[in-house]
Amino acid sequence: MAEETGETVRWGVQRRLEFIDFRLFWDGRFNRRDLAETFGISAQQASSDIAQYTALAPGNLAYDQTLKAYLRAPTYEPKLMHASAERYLLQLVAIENRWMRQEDTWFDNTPPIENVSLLRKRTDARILLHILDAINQRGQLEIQYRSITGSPEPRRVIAPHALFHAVGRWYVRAWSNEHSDFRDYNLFRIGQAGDIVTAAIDSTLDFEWMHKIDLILAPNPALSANQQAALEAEYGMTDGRLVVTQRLSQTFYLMTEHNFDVEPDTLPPGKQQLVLLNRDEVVNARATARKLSIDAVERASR
Amino acid sequence: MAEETGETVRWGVQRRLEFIDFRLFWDGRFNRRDLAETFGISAQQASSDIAQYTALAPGNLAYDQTLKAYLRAPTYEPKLMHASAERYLLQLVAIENRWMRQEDTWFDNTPPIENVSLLRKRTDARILLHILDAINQRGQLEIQYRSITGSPEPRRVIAPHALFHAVGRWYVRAWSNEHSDFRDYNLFRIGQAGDIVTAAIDSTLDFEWMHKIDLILAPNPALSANQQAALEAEYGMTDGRLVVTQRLSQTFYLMTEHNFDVEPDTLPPGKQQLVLLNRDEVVNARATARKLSIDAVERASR
DNA sequence: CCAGACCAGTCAAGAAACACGATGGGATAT
DNA sequence: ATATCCCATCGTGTTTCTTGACTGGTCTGG
Repeated sequence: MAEETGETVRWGVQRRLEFIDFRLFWDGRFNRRDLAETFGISAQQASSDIAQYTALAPGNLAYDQTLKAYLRAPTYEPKLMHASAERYLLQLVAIENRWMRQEDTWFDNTPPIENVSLLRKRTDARILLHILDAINQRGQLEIQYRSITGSPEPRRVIAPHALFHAVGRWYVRAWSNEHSDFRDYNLFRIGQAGDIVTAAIDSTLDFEWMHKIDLILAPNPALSANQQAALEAEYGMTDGRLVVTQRLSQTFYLMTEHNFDVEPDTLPPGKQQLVLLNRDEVVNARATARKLSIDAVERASR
Repeated sequence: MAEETGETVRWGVQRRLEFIDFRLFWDGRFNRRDLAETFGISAQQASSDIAQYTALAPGNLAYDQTLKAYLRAPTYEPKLMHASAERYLLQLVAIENRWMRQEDTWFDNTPPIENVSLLRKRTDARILLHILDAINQRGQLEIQYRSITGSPEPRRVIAPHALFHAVGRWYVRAWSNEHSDFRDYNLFRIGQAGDIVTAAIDSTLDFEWMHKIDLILAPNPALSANQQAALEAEYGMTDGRLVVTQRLSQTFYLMTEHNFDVEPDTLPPGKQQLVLLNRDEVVNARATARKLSIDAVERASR
């Protein structure tokens, strides 16, 4: 698959040509040595790869004999890579947080970056793995959970069916045997995960998850006209409105994150830059879906 | 370099063996066909790779003739990959947000995941590139900036020296010619970036960036004892205290994110789970560093 | 100023990796 | 029973690399 470029370039060669493009794009320079060392090939082979890249994109690079490196030419155009700023930044965060090693990436010198966060704990990959297996097999498993409410019994049986990311944290959407409804479990609070057995629950009955609703958002009218205009531009609003479609259960996190759940005028408007115009509708829909879901499961299990 | 494993395995072969390990770990299954297609090799070669992997880690996989796939064996142990839950999740987010294409990863069927956020705008990679070049060359450049204060003049000249991620957004730390001090610029609000010229500013004079301070955090005493204990566990506190060292300029974002900048008792304690014990010290240190920095630049430029 | 280190490029020969063609076995579907 | 789809394995040729040998340019230190 994939290699539509060129006729029949081997996978490894294609990667090396992409490496050249990557380095030219982001670093603006690379060495024959860089190529040879990151891929474990001989200098001669690296030379031939560089020649091949030059044939592909003649105006992209120039050798600087003083710096002893190939430099990005002014006429450079990305040829083989799909440059995404977000992907680049994401990899930098991953390196900074020790989630990846620099050798696993193509970075040479990473720019000075910082990640501002209080949470630096690592999740055990095996726990995530157990959750993923359970999702794939539609099974249930016992977990040890450090609940925020400090419930005395840390062991629960859940049947997970999805993962999601909200406000910087990862959650598992799952059926809870103990509570007889669908709940969110913070992935980082799961201490242990047991074996997977088949579950009886049908995840399509999780109406709070399955159903979506439109959140209608606007800049906080207490802000100055200039600030409101800036927010409209930042969120890409049309006519001063932003409509975001979200799963019902996830509206909770957006409301928390953006302080939609705080009464107006209790916070300075700078901390409540957006307002949720249909807040009552959203809250009611969520509550209704929750109730309907519980009833539906009840009926299904009879 | 990397290839310390084995004696002299070629880079491409090593990747393919890692692919097998990756799929076994996360998906629990893979095909000869998967291997052949993602790497553009023949079925025969894929067979030989599988044989090589099996020789390396005999207890890791078993062929299921009914499913026509290799399955993760119960005795599986990761051999070639460095499993990181965070890295895996990060890649899923990147795919979901269209920052990466699924073909660029080794995922087969991605599990059902969601990313809850209002901001879905893409940054232009070329703008980030200009900023990075300026950082590397210690240069300055003109940008077009959509300020939140709605300043009428959208063009500014900045000399950036670092990037950072805070509260879900990316910022550039830079010297501002117009304001004659160091400021943070939201990367997503930069509309255009001009050519880079050498800058006169010395970024080590950015004291708010260079100096760090300890934030002393504790669970909000208004919460129940159970809840406080859960927070202590989640943030890994010792003796009910969490000490986080941060750059002065970045304390602002942590204070915003965790509502340390809101007076106690205005918010329900659930929205202010942590309190900053040395808040006055932090705020004062930030203001002092800012003033000292401006003075130092003043002296240096005379 | 010139030797030595380091960067690069090239040519030729041999080894390794890989593709292609062919053959065979087991499981499932028609 | 035949077809199909997995997988494995054995030759044989081809492509891709490596190894070795030689050449040229730029910078550094004695």
